[in-house]
Amino acid sequence: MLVKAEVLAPPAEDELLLLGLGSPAPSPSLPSSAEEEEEEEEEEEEELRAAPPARPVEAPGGRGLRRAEGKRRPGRSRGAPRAARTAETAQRIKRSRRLKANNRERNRMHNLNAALDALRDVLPTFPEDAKLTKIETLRFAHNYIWALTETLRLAGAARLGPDGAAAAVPAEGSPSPASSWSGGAASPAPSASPYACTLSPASPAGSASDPEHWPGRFAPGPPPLPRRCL
DNA sequence: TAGGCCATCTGGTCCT
DNA sequence: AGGACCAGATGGCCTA
Repeated sequence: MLVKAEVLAPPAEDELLLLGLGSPAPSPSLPSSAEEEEEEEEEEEEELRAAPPARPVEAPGGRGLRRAEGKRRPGRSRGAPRAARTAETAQRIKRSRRLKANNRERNRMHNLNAALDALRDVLPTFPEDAKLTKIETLRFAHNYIWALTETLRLAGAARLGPDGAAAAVPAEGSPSPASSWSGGAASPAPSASPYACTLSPASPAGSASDPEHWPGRFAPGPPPLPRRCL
């Protein structure tokens, strides 16, 4: 299958994502940024700290106009019943926690996407600006690691062979991630062996001799990895 | 217009 | 109790 030239996003999108500004389609009904939601949350917290305002009392014919605006309520007895107010407070607290959890979840997904972008950066793509989808990135990375592992293994075997022939090298133009393994902020696998996490180097998706697996970017799903391996 | 991809919200579960 | 993680639902955007 051919490489899908996905040019949805200009290269700058990665930067935006890393800055947490990359959400192209925020829900219209929701705050457009985390900050706004933060504000909303602040508001909620503020409201929580203060006494929950009584529901606007509708004047009989008054279209929601509040009577005695600006005047303090005389006493508690005039407000909503205690049960109602506590229920309302509980609702507000619940809502506030939900908003916080939403924020955390959003950040978590942004971090995940940033990691995915870092992974994309070390994977060779053709053409250069083609952006792999998430699933493609993971599958490609899986196969890519496997292929590099095979390359190293074959190179080692060749060195030990009778003729000492030259070892296979990664395809030209491939920004070999191996070069960055020695260090760097985004080094994908500092010291961990590709064999780690029970990932068999034999083949990520079947027989090692199967040409589908390398550089088969769209190879059908590799065998499921153990959870928390990726 | 259908389908793919994505971001976000949400409630549940597990962990610290 | 609060945070992390997860999976399902939903809606927007884009492309064939």
